[in-house]
Amino acid sequence: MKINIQEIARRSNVSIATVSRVLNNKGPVKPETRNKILTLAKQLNYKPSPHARALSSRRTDTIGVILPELVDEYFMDIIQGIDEEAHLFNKYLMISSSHSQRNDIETIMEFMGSGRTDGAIIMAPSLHDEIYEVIKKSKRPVVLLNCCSSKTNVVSFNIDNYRGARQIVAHLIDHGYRKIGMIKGPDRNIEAQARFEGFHDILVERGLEYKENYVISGDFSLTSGNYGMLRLMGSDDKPQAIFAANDYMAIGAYQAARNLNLKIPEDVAIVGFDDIFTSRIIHPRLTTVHVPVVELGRRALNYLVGMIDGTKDPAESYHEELSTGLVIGESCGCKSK
Amino acid sequence: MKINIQEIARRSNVSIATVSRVLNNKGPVKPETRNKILTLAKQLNYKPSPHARALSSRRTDTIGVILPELVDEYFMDIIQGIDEEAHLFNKYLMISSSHSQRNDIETIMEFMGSGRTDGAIIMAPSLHDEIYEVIKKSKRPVVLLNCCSSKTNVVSFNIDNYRGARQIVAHLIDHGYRKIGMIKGPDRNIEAQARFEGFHDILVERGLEYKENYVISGDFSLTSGNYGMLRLMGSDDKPQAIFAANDYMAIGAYQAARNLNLKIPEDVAIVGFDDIFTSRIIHPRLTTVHVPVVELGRRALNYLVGMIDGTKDPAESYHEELSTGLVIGESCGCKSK
DNA sequence: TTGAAAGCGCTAACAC
DNA sequence: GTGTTAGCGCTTTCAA
Repeated sequence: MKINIQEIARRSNVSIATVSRVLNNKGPVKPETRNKILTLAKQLNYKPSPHARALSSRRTDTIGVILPELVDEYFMDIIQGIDEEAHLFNKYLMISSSHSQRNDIETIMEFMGSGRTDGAIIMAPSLHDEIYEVIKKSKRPVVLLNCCSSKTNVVSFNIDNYRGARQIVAHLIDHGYRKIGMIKGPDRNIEAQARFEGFHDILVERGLEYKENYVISGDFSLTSGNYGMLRLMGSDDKPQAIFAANDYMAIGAYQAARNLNLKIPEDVAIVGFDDIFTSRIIHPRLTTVHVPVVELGRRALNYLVGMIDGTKDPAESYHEELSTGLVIGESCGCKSK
Repeated sequence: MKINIQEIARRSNVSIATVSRVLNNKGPVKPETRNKILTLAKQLNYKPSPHARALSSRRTDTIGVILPELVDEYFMDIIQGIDEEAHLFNKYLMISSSHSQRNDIETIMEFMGSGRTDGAIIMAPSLHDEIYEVIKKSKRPVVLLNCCSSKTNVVSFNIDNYRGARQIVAHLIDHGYRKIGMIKGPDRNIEAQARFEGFHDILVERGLEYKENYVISGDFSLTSGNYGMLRLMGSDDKPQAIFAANDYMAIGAYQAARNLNLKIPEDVAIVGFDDIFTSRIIHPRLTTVHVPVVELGRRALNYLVGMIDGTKDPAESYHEELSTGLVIGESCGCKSK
């Protein structure tokens, strides 16, 4: 037995229009009629067809989530936040990765154009400016995560990478280190940029000299951290402390330190950024910056739903920065309690 | 300008039926007609409406993926495999977690009934028997991942947990340990069961005594590993080596060992299962079992697509077990190269 | 090879 | 308050 809106209507002795009104809480319906329909629907376990609904109303109750090519722990947590919040709003999640085979933008365009979603959350660590055009042209609202500055004319939610970097580097300075080096992230990555700027600015503000040879570029990978550490420690003018732009690189730096027979933090202090699981396990425990990723995902979805509902103006640009927190380990020189 | 199938038909001077045939590669069409339509469609960047298509053909090109409540690294990798393969088949992925608030089965039923997907991949570490009924009743095909034995009348892809456990415990035995303990996973979890059976059987086969007081239950969490280790090492009759049913618990056991001032592997050897990132970082490096999770996801999706296409019989039950590999660290007593 | 037309199940504008 | 009806965009018989 096929139960669709017609069947419900037939059995309730009303028209399908009335059934539709009840189901969508739209328009006036006599309470008893309403109850009769609701009861029957529940009884027959009737679920409206999402496709029919989408076809006639262009509403899918589905949110697109576009992930970067490399998905690690960090992104998994964001998704968790998105998913939890999506569930509160009865939204479904359609997930797509930017596969290396295909261009980021193509993936995104395809996704947005398909009409499968009411809107999308995009996480792409480094976006071309092109993407902003795509988003502006899109019929459906979009929220960007961690991938654009507040200057861009879009909606975005970000971690306050700049302040996080300042905080942790300030902590190093407070320890008395004067020669502080950094293993940077990829230049095109906006988060990496902000973390570097935070590092740079706090050094200068605190009256320390910023030295180019204390800074080396990595790509957020373990191996690049390892390599960066070898380079920094291979020079005659060695830094006393290293700020790795993320925990993976910090852990790579640990490996290099071990190979060089350098004790952390006695010979060189190391701090990271992201607060991944491994950082809490290794010895000495890594001092790092905690980023509220679950919360980030939550808020992004919440705002996006607002744009879809019309609660928030989708045309208006909006930016929010979530603040980070310091996780004190022993790798900076602090004693364990 | 709205471009739908009608528009394409109008501009090509053919009927929409013909356009539909071309787009779906169904039924005979004169090559030139076909080309004309294809060219025009490309030129206008025409994309068929997935909802209209789904409404009339019940095909969504979307696969549902149901995750367990706790999603870690392990599941992330499975998803990666699923995603990569899905992309090859031009399938979209709709992801849903089993939130703690709601019952596993409810989540699954809802998902399957909604008609949003052509089929689903379900990962639920411990399923009630009830679920098999649900799956059998479902109109859409389902593949289970890591959550049922080959006795069940469904399609499933699994890691060969039993052999993996045998392998790694055999490795411990080869080291000469005679007193081998285990920190088990949750009893209801089928993977945990298989790992325990592997442990048990190889001990017996190799002529070692199986002692109940060498075995303790955990729940796959870090803390339960820590606690289990404390219990095992707190007794008078201490095991010489511990097999933790997963890496998280093995790492928890490391922490306990450290607190007890026990050296690994000199005082006690520890091995794990899963080969997570952290296991390769910690010292001594954890000897563990590598599980081909990306491949698992790939195969599952591939098979599911077959069932949807009709290549594979959805009514027939099928089971596949992927074999594991040993990752030798130093925690078992092996020397690093 | 091609076209006409009947759905697929629902929403929303309009009429009563 | 409720019913009628015209789509939404596509697939799929059935005829031609």
